[in-house]
Amino acid sequence: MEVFMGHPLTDDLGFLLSRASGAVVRATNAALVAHGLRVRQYSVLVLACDAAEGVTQRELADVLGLDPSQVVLLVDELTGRGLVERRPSEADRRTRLVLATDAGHEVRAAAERDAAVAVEGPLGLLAEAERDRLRDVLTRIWTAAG
Amino acid sequence: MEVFMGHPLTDDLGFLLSRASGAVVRATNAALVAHGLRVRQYSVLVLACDAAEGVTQRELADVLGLDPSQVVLLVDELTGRGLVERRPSEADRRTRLVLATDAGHEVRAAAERDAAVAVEGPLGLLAEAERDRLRDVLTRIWTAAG
DNA sequence: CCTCCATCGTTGACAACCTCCACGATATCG
DNA sequence: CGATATCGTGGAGGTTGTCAACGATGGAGG
Repeated sequence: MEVFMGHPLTDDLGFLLSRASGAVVRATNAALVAHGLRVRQYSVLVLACDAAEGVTQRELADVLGLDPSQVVLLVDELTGRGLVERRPSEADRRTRLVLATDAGHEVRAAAERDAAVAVEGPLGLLAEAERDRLRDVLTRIWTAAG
Repeated sequence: MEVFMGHPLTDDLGFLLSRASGAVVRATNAALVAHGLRVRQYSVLVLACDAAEGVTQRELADVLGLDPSQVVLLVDELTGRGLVERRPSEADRRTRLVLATDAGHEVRAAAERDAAVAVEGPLGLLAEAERDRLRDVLTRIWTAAG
C-alpha cells in the first residue's frame, strides 16, 4: 500500500475525503446493526430526539442534504418500528412534524453509545485539538459548497 | 441552517465527513460530465495513467477501497471508450494489467483541469497549510480503519 | 374574495453504488 | 503431485442518489 503514497490520487483531498468518510460510515453501520438501524435512519432519529417541538421533513432533508423523497422512506421505516411519529402541524398544515417516541429516545441513547465506541477505531488516535480543527475545516467545506 | 449549529449531529465527525465528502464528490461529478466520466471512472483512469507498467485490478480495488467486481465494470466502461486497455501480465497470467491509451492520457489531463477548478468552490478557502494538515489527518483515519 | 405561484409531503422511476457469494483459471506451498 | 490461496469475472439483493410529477396547503397581489 505504501507504494501509492505521494501519488496524485492519494494526495487528492476529494479522494481522501470520500475514503475516510466511507471508512467511518462503514464502522458506524456495523455498530448500528445491533439496533436495527443504518446511519441514515440513525441521523433522522437523533434530529427528531433533539427537537422537542418536532422537525419538519423539509428541515430533515436540508440538514442531512437529502432529497425530500428519501426522508419520506426513512421516516416511514422509523414509524414502522415505533421510534418516531408524524404529527400534523397546527401552524402549517402542509408540514408534518416528526417527533421521537419514548422507545425512540431509548434506542437513540443505546445506539449512540455503540456508535461512539465503533468510531474510536478510525478516529481514536486523533487528539482532541485535532478533532476540533477537523470539525471546523469540514464545516467550512460544507458551507462553502452550499 | 444556523439553527442547527452546535447540534449533536452537526458536531459528529462522521456526519461532517460524509457531508463534506458528498459535497466535493458532487462538485467533481458535475465537472466531469463534460468528459463523460464520473469520479469512480476518473480515479481508475488516473491510476492507470500514472502506472507506466500498468496496474492490476486487484491493486485498483485495494487503493480505491472497492470490491473487485466493481473494478471489472469500471474498467469495462473505460475500455469501451478506448481510454484504457487490458493487457495480460507475463509474470502472473491470472492478472490483467490496466494501461491508459493515448486518448486516456488526453482525457485525464483535460478532466483533471476541470475537476481542480470545480473543487475550488468547496476547498478554495482552505489555506495551503490547512490542506496539508487535512491530508495528513484523513490519511491517518483511513489507515487506522484498515 | 380570488387567482397565481411557491412550498411540503408523497409517489414512482431509473441509474449508481455497495456487499456478498460462487465460479474457472492460475499460482504457490508442502 | 495435491491442497490451498489468489485474480478476474458474473450475478443477486439491497441501499443510495437524482429527477419528475402530483395533490394539498400557504401566501402575495389584484
